[in-house]
Amino acid sequence: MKYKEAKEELIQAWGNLGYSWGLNKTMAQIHALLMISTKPLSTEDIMEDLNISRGNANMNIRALLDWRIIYRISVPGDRKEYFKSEKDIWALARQVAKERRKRELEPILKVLKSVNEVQADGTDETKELKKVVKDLKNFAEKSDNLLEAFEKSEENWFWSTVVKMFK
Amino acid sequence: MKYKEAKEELIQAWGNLGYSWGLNKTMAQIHALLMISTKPLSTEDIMEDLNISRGNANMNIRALLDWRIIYRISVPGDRKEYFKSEKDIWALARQVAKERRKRELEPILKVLKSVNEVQADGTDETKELKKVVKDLKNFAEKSDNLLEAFEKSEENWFWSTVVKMFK
DNA sequence: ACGAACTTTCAATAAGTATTGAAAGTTTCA
DNA sequence: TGAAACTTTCAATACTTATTGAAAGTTCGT
Repeated sequence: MKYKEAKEELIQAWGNLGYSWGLNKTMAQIHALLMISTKPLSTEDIMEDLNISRGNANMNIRALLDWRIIYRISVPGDRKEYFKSEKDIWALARQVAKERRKRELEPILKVLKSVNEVQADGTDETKELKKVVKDLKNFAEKSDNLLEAFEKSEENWFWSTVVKMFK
Repeated sequence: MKYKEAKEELIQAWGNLGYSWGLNKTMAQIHALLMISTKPLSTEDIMEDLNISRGNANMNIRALLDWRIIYRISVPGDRKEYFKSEKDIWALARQVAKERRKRELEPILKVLKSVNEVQADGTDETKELKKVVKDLKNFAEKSDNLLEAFEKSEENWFWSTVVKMFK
């Protein structure tokens, strides 16, 4: 397989992976491009390489900055902004976990806590609802704690512990 | 909070949770409805409760069956099909993990393995690409193993191990 | 084999998301 | 301060995905 072909396949695959991690396709593709680039790229570079418009490039670059998985780089004597990605996949995974916990899990926990206060009127429906909410809340809280710990963990330690855990 | 209000909020919240788990909104809402229902529901019941069309209800019920997180129930003397959901959240989480591993992680692993065969032509670009692919493949394989083990694990054992792990 | 009861399909359409590109905004420096 | 170099915004539009509902298909009891 040639470099160009491999590069395109990887950007494509990363686009999909990113999507299932909660990014959107273009975001993930820009990230992939920065991952395999040997030097920081400008908005212009990204536009050309992925064949996307300036607006689109700009928007998605900002989203990636917002997720804190790419960084701004300034080159002395050049007014353009350049970008490079976090290249450590472990750091990337932790960061994504952190953002998703904040964006998805926490709002749901909030709702579960409020729904938990449904009036106990003695009907079966209410009982069932309370039970489901309790179970779900319990699960969500445990997941939240697990993710929080994951965000703070060390790669080598994490995997070796996991290996022991499932042996 | 009244039952009706709580029910609606829960279905809404579950819709969001399900979405971030890779289901779509309606699928997740049907599932939520079945979770809190005290008895199996027919397509008709679901249509009425969620205010959706027959086609939509049918499609999403089938998708849920396909994910194996709801089941068909037949009531003797009644020709309609009824559905009930898996109510154990742990079992649900494991099943979702299983489906997503199959649907998302495995295809990406396949691509990574093929991209890995890029020709080493000695350029920096190729070196960088090979490095990224190697790291990503390594991470994806480890995640795949972790998920596989998770799918087979027991709830109590899992959480108690996790607690120990991050203590 | 017929028709009632039920389920599935699918073309049309609605709703939601992503993308464009030109205009407006900002920064820098001569 | 002026204007070139660059970034951001946003209304218009293209693209994607979800939803509808009527028609076609299936199943079952008589």
